[in-house]
Amino acid sequence: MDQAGAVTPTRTRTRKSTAERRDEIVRAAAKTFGTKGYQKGSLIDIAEQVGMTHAGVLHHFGSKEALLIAVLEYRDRADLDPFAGKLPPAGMDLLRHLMGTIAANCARPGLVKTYVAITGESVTEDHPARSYVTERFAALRETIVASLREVAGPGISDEELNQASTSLIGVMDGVQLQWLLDPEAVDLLESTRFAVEAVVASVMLGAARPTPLSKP
Amino acid sequence: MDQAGAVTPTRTRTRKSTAERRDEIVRAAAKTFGTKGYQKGSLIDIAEQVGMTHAGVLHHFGSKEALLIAVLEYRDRADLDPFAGKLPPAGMDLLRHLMGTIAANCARPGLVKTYVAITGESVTEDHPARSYVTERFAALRETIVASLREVAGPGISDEELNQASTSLIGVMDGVQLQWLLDPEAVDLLESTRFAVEAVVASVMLGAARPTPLSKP
DNA sequence: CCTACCGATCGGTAGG
DNA sequence: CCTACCGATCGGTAGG
Repeated sequence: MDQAGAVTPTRTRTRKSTAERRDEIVRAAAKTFGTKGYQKGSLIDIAEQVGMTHAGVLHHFGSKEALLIAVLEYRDRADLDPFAGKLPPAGMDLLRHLMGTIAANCARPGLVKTYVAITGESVTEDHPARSYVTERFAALRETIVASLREVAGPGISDEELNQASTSLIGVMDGVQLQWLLDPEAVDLLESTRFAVEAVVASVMLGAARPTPLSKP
Repeated sequence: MDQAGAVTPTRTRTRKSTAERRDEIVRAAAKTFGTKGYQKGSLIDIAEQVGMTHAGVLHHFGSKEALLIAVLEYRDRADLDPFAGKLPPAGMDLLRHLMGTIAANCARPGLVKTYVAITGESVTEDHPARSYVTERFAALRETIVASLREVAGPGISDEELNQASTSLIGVMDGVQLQWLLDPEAVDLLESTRFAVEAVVASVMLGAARPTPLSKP
């Protein structure tokens, strides 16, 4: 028997469903992988955040690698993803949407960190996220090419649109990196906007983009 | 005594100096850190490449962290660095120089991988390369701002030049990342050039850059 | 979902 | 520059 005055804890004994548990774990994993990276982020660290042992985490996901994949899929559902499940906006709306995503990202460095850390690590040998990240980049490039086509001036080739698309994604990622390292020195939104607008303007002008740096 | 016909190996018994040994180790470390990342790249892996044990490597560098710093400093001396010790070119020459670096990088994915892997990892907590990478970005931004000032049109603010500079560095890094993951789908040189030329053109046009995406 | 444990890897040190 | 070793960490499994 308990002490006389001791009341049963107010904890509303809500049995958490497996789905809820998995969700908690994925969020904790996203945080840990973003903070320490995938290699260094341990299951023990993740488990502690949700109040269980690392064996408990493995019960839910089978392996650390499977948990990483779950984090990536979660990210695609979450709003860090520029398209968050919806159909990608076309034409100029797409570019506006991308800038909206960047604007939102300013307020959630944690999510950005998860994305940047995993993406950066994915270039290493046999990294479990490698094909995932590679395919996501390829899909993103295609989507943006299609949208640029709609706003492009005459005479710009598919090849050039693909280059423009690659460069747009590159700016977004590269500026995020600098911003994470030094948020006070880097204006994430405006720096990204500068290049995005310049590139889009160049695409709209059409084929003969200004060539301040002529080829050798 | 050796076998009759056996000649003393032609190996010219050149005693390697400590400096030479350190150099070999640094190169091996750059390769390993680029291929596996810093966390996963082990001293044992590095030691094997130069024919010694990991204790031998530690004899030369004291710690894994010190070896990483040596790799970063080596990178600054090597030609992956856009400025490679020389005084940075001013004005339009700088931009040309940056494109030249990118062009050279097309032929040395190994070095680029080392750079991208370490840079990407550096956003994680307490990463030994973090302050190094952060300071390098800050210095690079300053240099590019100064060069842009020389070619800038009238009425463009320092703030905007800093944004342009940030975005230029961002494109270079972001496109390198996509290229490493999928070299066949990404034209490193031309994709980078697309944005660099667009941004430089925008800077030259001066303050009122084209605003296809008006602010809300 | 836990306890208990295994096998493996790793960075670093001692001591030569 | 090596041998030998330590302490620590980690992912995963067994068995409940």
